[in-house]
Amino acid sequence: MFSKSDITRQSIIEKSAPIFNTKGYSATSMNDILLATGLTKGGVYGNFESKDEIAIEAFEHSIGKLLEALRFKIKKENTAKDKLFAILSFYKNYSLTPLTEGGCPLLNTAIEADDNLPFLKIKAQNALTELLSGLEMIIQKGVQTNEFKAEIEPNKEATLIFSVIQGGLMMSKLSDNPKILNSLLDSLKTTITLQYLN
Amino acid sequence: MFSKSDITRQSIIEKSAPIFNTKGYSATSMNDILLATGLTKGGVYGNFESKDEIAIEAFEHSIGKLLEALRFKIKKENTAKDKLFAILSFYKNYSLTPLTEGGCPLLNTAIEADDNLPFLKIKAQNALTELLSGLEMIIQKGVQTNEFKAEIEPNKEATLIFSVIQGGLMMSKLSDNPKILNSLLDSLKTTITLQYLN
DNA sequence: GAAATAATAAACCAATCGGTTTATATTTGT
DNA sequence: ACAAATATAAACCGATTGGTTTATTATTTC
Repeated sequence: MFSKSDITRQSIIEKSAPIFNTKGYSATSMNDILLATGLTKGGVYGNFESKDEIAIEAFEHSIGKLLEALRFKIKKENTAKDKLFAILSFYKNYSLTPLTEGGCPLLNTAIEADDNLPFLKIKAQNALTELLSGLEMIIQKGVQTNEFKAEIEPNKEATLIFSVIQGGLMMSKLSDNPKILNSLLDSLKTTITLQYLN
Repeated sequence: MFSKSDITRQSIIEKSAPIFNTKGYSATSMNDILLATGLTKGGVYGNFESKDEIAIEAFEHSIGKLLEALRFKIKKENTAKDKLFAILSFYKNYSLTPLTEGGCPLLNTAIEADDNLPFLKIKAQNALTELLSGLEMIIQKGVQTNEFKAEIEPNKEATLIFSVIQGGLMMSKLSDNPKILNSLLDSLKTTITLQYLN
């Protein structure tokens, strides 16, 4: 069973995750977290030893939700092409309706943490590795089963697809224009159909 | 001529730009700026009315340097293909040796500002528009002069190229691995050669 | 139902935040 | 050389920062 402290701890994580993802680590104060959770400092510091620990757990929570949702969509498809299309459809309108308020937690955390916050940077590195290797394995399997052309290089294509998604997310969010990302996703679909498929 | 205050003002901008670009707006304190400039608060607040104003000018300075360097490289080339290649070569190893310490100021500012800092967001929006329309015009001209295929859609391709660059920058910086971006730039070169050229 | 454990509120801490003020130097134009 | 304008250092402001402590109240566990 979940103890009371488990529930409190989980509630703090869930309620602070969208704040960290929206305002960033530096701009999020403990007071923001107190307001969101309705707790006082004792309540929070009884369950976490520092703001850093909350930020780490909040990031893992947001990334976990994203990975889970992606895996759920991928699992339902059978061909490599359909799995890739499921990933692209996952990101459709993501700039408008992200899983966690504030956009893509990987992108947000990567940019904020890369120079200054090593304890968050390492978590973002792991998440990127996981996402990229997942993509790569789908493409690799597509090549192995002759669904995709033999010349396709899984690692290269996985990196390319993910860079387009992340760059597109940044541009759509900045411009308040979901069409930028959606149009890029369509372009990727065309590329997969015309250049990957045997 | 430049008055003393012009010089002081410019020095504050130049010395704070890499700090804002590395630590971000929220994590940069006035004290950081005082240390970097060697001035005291009176010296800074005599030339700027707020931290926000310094951040805006610092961003414009960093973006201005980037745009100028890009235009300088583009201007030297004559064909659309060579101009695009010049842009790609500009970004080679950018994750290691950016023009302004901390990486790409557009990417950094876009991610930090999009939800919380409207006064910086609008500056980043303008910079993105300028970069994208510059790219688009090069491709458009390539199509008009029959250097590129007629089916090429300049806006679509400009968006695609830029998303790959920005997404690749994020991944290279996060992974401490310049090869990710460099390999993506090579892929873009191949795409341009094989799919754009007539 | 009593003892042990966990959760809580609220006062408190030193340090730092962005920003102001004042009084003194230093340039500047004439 | 002198007056006006500018630049500067440093003390100071209230508010907020992340974090601690203490005393009280709930909740488990046996």
